[in-house]
Amino acid sequence: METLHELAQPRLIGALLRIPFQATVTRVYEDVVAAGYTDLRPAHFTPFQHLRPEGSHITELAERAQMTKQSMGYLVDYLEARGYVERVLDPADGRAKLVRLTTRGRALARVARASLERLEAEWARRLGSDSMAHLHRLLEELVAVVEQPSARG
Amino acid sequence: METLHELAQPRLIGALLRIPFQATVTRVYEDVVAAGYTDLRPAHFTPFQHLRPEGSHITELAERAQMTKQSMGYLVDYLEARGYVERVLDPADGRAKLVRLTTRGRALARVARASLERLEAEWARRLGSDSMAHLHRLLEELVAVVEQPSARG
DNA sequence: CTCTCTAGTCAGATTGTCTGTCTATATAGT
DNA sequence: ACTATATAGACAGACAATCTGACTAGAGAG
Repeated sequence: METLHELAQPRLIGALLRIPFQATVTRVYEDVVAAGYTDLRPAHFTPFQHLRPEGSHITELAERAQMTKQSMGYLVDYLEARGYVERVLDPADGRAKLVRLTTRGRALARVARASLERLEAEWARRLGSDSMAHLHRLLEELVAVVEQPSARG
Repeated sequence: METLHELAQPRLIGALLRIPFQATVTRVYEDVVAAGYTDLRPAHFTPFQHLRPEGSHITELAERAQMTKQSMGYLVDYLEARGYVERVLDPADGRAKLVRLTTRGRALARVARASLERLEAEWARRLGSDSMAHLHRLLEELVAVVEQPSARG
């Protein structure tokens, strides 16, 4: 329907990253709901994407997700109330608590991970597995660049 | 701080796309605010990302952004009130209106585009321009795959 | 000319995010 | 040890961005 315009107007890097990223979000959400996790909405995945295996502080999760600690606290409250995560006192810091996955939370994380792996395999099938492997590696390099702070050029 | 874990746990395709995508969103937002567009928030970019040059219907924008037409209408109201877009009657359909960029909206779009182009150039400088060009091309191919519907594998 | 579908809006509820404030604890400087 | 400052987290309230449901006007099929 819009093919001619799309061809005439090459897409910028923002759209090139946004479109497949949005596809991963949609796919994982569909698969997670299909697996029976009907009490979750897309926003509730944010904490999972930043939790370290040993557990993380709310403040740390908030920084990594680029949101306020109050907002992250709201999401963690929701997940804790439904048994996906738990808060435990941090033995190393009396002010702090560690947010950790429960058994239920780990099961959900496995479902999400499997969904992403299936999607990548599907893309590899359609793009060619060499191209997909190459893309994967280049994205890893780009992530390293993005995460390493540098003076703006 | 978390380097050992990150190395041990390879990132899934979701994170590999999310991290650079989020970087584009943050950078464009910073640059747009720095250019004096202080009445915009990240959500207001959504309509811009889907507007065709000749204008688009609210319904079409909503579909492309994967949100309801009411929500898209809310964002367009905001942008229209501040002079970034205008609604004109669609001569081809008496029910419909076309949402189009105004002069001010086109100026904003140029700022955003320039910001993305600078960011990609910065990445090319740090990643190597061959790698960046290759990544760009592979992402274009992936977008084509994502946009072409297919039976799920 | 009816029947059904579509484009857009109105109204209201809910979700997710923010700012501001507060308490308890940690940490650094004396 | 004592004080000053910084940090982790929570509470309260406001606002932003999204949703669902209901409606009007016009399009398009028969």
